[in-house]
Amino acid sequence: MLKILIAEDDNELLRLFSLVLTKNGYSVKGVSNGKEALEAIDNSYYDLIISDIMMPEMDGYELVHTLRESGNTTPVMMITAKDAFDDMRKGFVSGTDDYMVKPVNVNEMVLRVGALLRRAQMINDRRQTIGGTVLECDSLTVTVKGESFILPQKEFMLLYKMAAFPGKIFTRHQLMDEIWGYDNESDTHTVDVHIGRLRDRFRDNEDFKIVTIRGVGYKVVKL
Amino acid sequence: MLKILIAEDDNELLRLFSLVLTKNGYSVKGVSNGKEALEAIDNSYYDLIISDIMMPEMDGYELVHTLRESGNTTPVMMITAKDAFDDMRKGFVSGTDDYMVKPVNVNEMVLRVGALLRRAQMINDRRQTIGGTVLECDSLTVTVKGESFILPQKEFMLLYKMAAFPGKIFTRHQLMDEIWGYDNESDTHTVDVHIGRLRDRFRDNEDFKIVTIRGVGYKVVKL
DNA sequence: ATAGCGTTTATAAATAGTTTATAATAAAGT
DNA sequence: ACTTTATTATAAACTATTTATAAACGCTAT
Repeated sequence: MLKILIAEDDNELLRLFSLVLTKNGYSVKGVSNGKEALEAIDNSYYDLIISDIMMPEMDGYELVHTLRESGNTTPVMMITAKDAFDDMRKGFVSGTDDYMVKPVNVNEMVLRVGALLRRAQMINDRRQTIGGTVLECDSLTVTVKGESFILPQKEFMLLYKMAAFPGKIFTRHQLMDEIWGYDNESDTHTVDVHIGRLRDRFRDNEDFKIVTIRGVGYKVVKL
Repeated sequence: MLKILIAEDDNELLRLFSLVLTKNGYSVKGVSNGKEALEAIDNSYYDLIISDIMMPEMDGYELVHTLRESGNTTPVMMITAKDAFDDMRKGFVSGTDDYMVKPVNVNEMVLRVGALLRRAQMINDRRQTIGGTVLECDSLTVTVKGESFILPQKEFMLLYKMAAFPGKIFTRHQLMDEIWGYDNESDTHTVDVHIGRLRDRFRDNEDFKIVTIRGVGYKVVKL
């Protein structure tokens, strides 16, 4: 589940935003100023940050600036009371990714959050379709033409990861890092073996195939 | 220089946007509907697309949808006349990254374009274009007129290196040092062989050719 | 125990890269 | 203009690297 951090000193608003985003399937944590936001980020990982500009202790500009300074690239959406161009400029310059003016239309916010997360190359959905093939993350289930079957975890994750970005090439290391974890010691060759098994399973599938890019890695292409 | 494609049927607006973005250091190409946009994208690479929604021939939704369908992940900013939530929803759902309502504040546009590109650059691959030929470094892929194919690493690197500075002459030793590494023991003659193979592959290419400077080395020249 | 999954190992096949040999070409000298 | 010489092009043989496939192994949970 994708985690969103909201920094907003107005309790009413914080409650509203949290409610809406939670309803849309995000896990939300709220704090009331920049300092607390930084602490929260230090202690945990967030996929996106929504921050008011004007806050006590540390304002939104400073928060984003500090984050970017330290190499953090988490997408940030700024929210402000004033519809002043200069505020917006300052926001974007300090590294903000999107900007909304109060009163905020929460439906628009949900859409913009979705777009930002998508762009950040995260998977929005626990489910992925490629052509007529449906991959269901929670149950590791693949459905093709009404027929469902379950894949072993590693195989499923491999396919899921690559199918999320058809055409994009993944190196063995990228795949290992993302699915096995950064500290994994296993031979990257085990990726090859799993790819082989996937190919075997989906030999007759008409929706996609796995292509090897020699010297680079693999990709899934739609047919 | 970052390249932006604008699809907008209102000539006045197209001129305005082009002017502003050009002034801000972008290379801009304008087209007047979705069909033309797709053609432009087939023939060259763009870092960002700005598209009106309502256009003759093919509208903005269809354009984005077609792009995403084919695996293209170029960031897209949508522009619309109406401030209707449903339009926006439709836009975001079809894969848009940002959304602005007319009348567009061009300064805001520049900021939003900057933010989108910043985020996209983190994700997108290193590329090089020479005429209509696109070289994609991370996948060793060359795309000409919509046709893509993969080159062997050494060949790709050779071409990529030389195409980065059209007209500049590279000696065999320079190329060897940069691509093979300073300590490489191989005969410089192997460069010749690779050049030969590249010439073979790109015999029909109309964008560039590889010229030999007798006694010195090789260079890529645009046609 | 045994069935399923993930990993490793071994070997075969495919592709890439290098070297060698020979032919073609351009420049310089006669 | 012809020959010589140096340089580059092309083809083919050879070597090295990468990937595919099969099979064996070990772990874990029934």
